[in-house]
Amino acid sequence: MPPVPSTIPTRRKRTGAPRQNNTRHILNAAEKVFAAHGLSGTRMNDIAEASNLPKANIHYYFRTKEDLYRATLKQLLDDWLGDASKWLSADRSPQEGLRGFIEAKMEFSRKRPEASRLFAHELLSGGRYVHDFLVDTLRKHVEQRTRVFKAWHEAGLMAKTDPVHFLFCLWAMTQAYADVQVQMAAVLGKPHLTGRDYATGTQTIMQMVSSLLPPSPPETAE
Amino acid sequence: MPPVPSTIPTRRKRTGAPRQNNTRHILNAAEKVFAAHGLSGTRMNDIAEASNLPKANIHYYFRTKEDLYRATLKQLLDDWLGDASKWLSADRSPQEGLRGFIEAKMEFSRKRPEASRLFAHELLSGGRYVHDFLVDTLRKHVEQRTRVFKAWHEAGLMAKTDPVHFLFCLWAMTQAYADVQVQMAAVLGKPHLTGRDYATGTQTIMQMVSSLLPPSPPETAE
DNA sequence: GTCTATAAGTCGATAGAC
DNA sequence: GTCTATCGACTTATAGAC
Repeated sequence: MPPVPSTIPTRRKRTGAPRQNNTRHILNAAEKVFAAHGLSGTRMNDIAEASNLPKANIHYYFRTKEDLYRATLKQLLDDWLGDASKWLSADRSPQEGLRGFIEAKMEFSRKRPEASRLFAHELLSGGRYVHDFLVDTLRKHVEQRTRVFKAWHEAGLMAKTDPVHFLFCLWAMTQAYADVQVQMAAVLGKPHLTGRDYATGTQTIMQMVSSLLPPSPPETAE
Repeated sequence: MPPVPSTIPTRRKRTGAPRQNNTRHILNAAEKVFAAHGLSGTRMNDIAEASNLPKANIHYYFRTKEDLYRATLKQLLDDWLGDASKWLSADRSPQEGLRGFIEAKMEFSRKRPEASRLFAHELLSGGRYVHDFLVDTLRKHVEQRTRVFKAWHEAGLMAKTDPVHFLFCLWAMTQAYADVQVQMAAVLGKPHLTGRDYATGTQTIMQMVSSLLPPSPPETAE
């Protein structure tokens, strides 16, 4: 219960509908623009145009460009981790878990390429703004996945491999389908990747991962 | 022989020793700075400081920032292709060829991380400045590697896989060791990657690739 | 909360002395 | 060829009317 339920509209925190709507709009637009040009390469004007608001309004909701950048990154990092802990879990089989994980990561690259690219941009620039996320959240996350891989290995369900570098490889392959999309499309001679390209990519990655799994009967044997 | 071996110093093209020295210095410095911040995020001042020259001198050798950016990219693209055609060649075995290729790519990530990152930065930003390279040079390069993979497959030396996406995966994994180095180091709890980390990475990637190779006797069986 | 107009500062590029 | 000093365009951020 709020301490003073008087007739005065609760003003303790600014949570009006227009505010929520606008900040959401701005953050989405900012993700796109920051993804393409990074922090220093982005102009507040571009974000203003992308969100159909006057530049001053952006500054009203986010005091500085850096504040907006931090907020944009923040909303992205949770999504980036996604369902990893759901799929890479010891109560699943490696086949099921790895397939689910790879498909989820490919889905993220397809549906939120800008989020992936913004994270990549930040890492390329030194990762100063995600340092805490990397050494706290992400490191613990990797430790937990590591335990799952080791459990699989000890149960004889998966070949022995360096679990951390294995995860690095999975990240690298799946994120490439967002980050260097333009390179892939150019090589394939297309304006952009299609659903089939993502499917073939998923298939190819699964094939590489399968080297660590024990030989299994064909999935849909007759 | 020059057409006019007179006493006048040949001035047809500007090729003096100081010029060659300075341009080389500037290009090296520019690679580092552009790699971290991209074209729009880089200040000519930073390049000037990184190359220990007054800003005006940079403009003397490269008229505009964009000219310098193009020149920096140009010197990089050849190196990026590297020895690929030497290793991924039909007169090698897949084992030997893939190992050599992966080791060469990892070596590049280790020795020239800035080159890799600058290319990544450019692709993230849309790849406008490497468009011709992508659709001409790189596309032909991929077609040739594709033929090698197919030859290996038809000779029964390698499992059937999509050759282009397979190459995408190899690029992604090896370049990650340059591009997201900062993420890897943070997860591993180190200030930077060591030689052993690159070795473990190479090993892990080889392990994943081996799923496509026929079961072979242990490399150094007794 | 919204938006125009502008202040304050930064950056690419060049003039011009040496 | 080298380098200082500076111009002019652009960009972040804010003041202040509505």
